[in-house]
Amino acid sequence: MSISSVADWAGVSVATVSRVLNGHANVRPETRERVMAAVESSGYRVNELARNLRTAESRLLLTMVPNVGNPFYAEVVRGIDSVARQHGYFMLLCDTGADPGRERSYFDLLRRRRADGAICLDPATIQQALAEESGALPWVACCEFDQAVGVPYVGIDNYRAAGDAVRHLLARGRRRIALINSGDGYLYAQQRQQGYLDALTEAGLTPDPRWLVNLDSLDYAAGAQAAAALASAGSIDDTPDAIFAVSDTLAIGVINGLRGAGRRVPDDVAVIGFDDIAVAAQIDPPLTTVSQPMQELGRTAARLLLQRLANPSATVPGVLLPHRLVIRSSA
Amino acid sequence: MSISSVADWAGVSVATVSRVLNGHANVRPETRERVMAAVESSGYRVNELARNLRTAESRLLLTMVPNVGNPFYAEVVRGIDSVARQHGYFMLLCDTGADPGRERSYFDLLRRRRADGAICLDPATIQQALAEESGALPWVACCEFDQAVGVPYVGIDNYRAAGDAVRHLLARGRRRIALINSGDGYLYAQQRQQGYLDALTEAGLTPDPRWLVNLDSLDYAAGAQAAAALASAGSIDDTPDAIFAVSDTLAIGVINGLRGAGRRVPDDVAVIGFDDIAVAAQIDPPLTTVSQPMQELGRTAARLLLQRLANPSATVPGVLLPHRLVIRSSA
DNA sequence: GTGAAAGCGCTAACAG
DNA sequence: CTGTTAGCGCTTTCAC
Repeated sequence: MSISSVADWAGVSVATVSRVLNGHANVRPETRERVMAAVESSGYRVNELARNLRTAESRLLLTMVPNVGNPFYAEVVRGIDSVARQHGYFMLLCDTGADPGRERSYFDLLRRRRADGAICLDPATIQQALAEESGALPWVACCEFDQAVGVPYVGIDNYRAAGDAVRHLLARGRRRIALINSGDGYLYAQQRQQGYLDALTEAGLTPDPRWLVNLDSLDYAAGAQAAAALASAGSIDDTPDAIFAVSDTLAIGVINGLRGAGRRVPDDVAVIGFDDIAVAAQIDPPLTTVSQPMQELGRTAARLLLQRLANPSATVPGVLLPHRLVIRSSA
Repeated sequence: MSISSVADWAGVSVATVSRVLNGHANVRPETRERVMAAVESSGYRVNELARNLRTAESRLLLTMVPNVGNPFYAEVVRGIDSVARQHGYFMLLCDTGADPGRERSYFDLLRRRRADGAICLDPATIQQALAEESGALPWVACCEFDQAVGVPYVGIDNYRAAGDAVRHLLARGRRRIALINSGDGYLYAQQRQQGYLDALTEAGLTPDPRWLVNLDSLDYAAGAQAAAALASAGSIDDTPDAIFAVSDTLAIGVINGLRGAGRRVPDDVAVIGFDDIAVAAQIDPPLTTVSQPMQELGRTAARLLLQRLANPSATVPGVLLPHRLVIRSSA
């Protein structure tokens, strides 16, 4: 049941069927109706494999994400999906586990014409490699980005956001502020760390290296463990009186770990997170955090990519979306 | 840069290039090497659009999910992705919002040959409609399924699982057990509700209709609201002393709502959830819940679908995976 | 306003 | 072991 059977059925040529299917002008209303009737009654559907070969586009957007299981990424993905759909594109979702090998093989989908463009949320270290080999392949960076890579991006000002978090803690009278970070590969992690460091020194404080922990993980459990370690490293006033975690998942784990160590939040130690995932408002105590516009981050990334696809030569800007400090009870 | 340029470059025919690209036998090692060299140096990549048209398969699996933002679904999706990848397939992810219209238009991707098969996690009501119009289209149901639909499925025994939850509450001496459910469209919700009802009556209790609430949502906030309403409907011993929520997200909201209403968990009211999402172990008190093998659910669904694709005539079984009561502190 | 025909880039008979 | 060739089903000039 191909386009030619429909053509036969309607007593027209395949060209005409194609025209009405694609809503072209220059088809007599009468003919159009005849074709439509044939389409209806035959239950015909275009074979988009064929159409795509012919038009040389897949109408698929590739999304490469370290872990959809992380609520932050899941929301971003939803944002991408929503605007892709709106524009007649679908989303190929690839969970890379931030693994360079997997990442590269996924990215190859672009070269194989299985996707028209890609959105990458993976570590900047990987993105740099991608950019080198990618030639002019259409892709954009989302959330994690390196301005120097020269690829369109959307994200937030991680440096300032981290500074805002730390300054809030400072304003609340905290002085022994720890940072629980997610590790090196991510530029956002480095930027937040720098924001933390600078905010501290600007306040006349000397960052204590014992209180700067890098985890290489965003898991709840990792946060809990790290917090327990921090708390058990000394007496209550020789250990941090505040912890800034670079993600809400970590922060929630931190609160749990602190509880296990017998520390009260925020009385003994204040905790501030990052992202503002849905569950952050539900826990006890409700989490103070730096909110990112997760869905909008995804939507913008998709828009940038679509823009790039529509006009490959135009220079697409990098865009920074606003973050916002959401003060609840944990800090 | 097509296969024919590579052929020219290597001084062979396109057929030969195709053979080495697809790892066919019957190619002299020497020729093979010559071709490989040409491929390397030209940076050639197959156009899978063309290959797919020719072989009449897209090697894409469509996943239709009500909401990837829900941690439960996100984990299932990861499971699907992992086995799809393992078998050379990629995943088209569609967030349907459980909307029948969107769902149907996504499902049409199968007919348009953009996906080889589909995995549906949407409400059974939608699945029934799908099954009627779907003819012999290859798809499987995952988590949410109706045995009567005659489509391969994977899930758990929701009726028994709910019963197990309620019996646990009963064993802990609770008698005024409320159910917070997610609403009608989902068969799993009905099954869990029936399991709840039957477990109660088997214990000689009469279910109190005031304590059976249907939410039509899995949001944290919805759970919180429902719990607050339940708690404020009367004095402490005229309101539930236990709440069974059909999802951890709801349960976490419930705990929050209860706290807001001045009720202690589990002292005043025990709370039990469903799914065992990662955050369930982190909150205060740690959530007692019915664990589902989320990733394995997704992996199995993908395997069933792949099986169906490999052998369309074989009858693929429905499979029920084990659930497990995870007792923590909330109940 | 409509049709004929040429491909898109690939795979798979079929020959040799 | 390798080459020739016929499509896969569609869109799109180019004629009429």
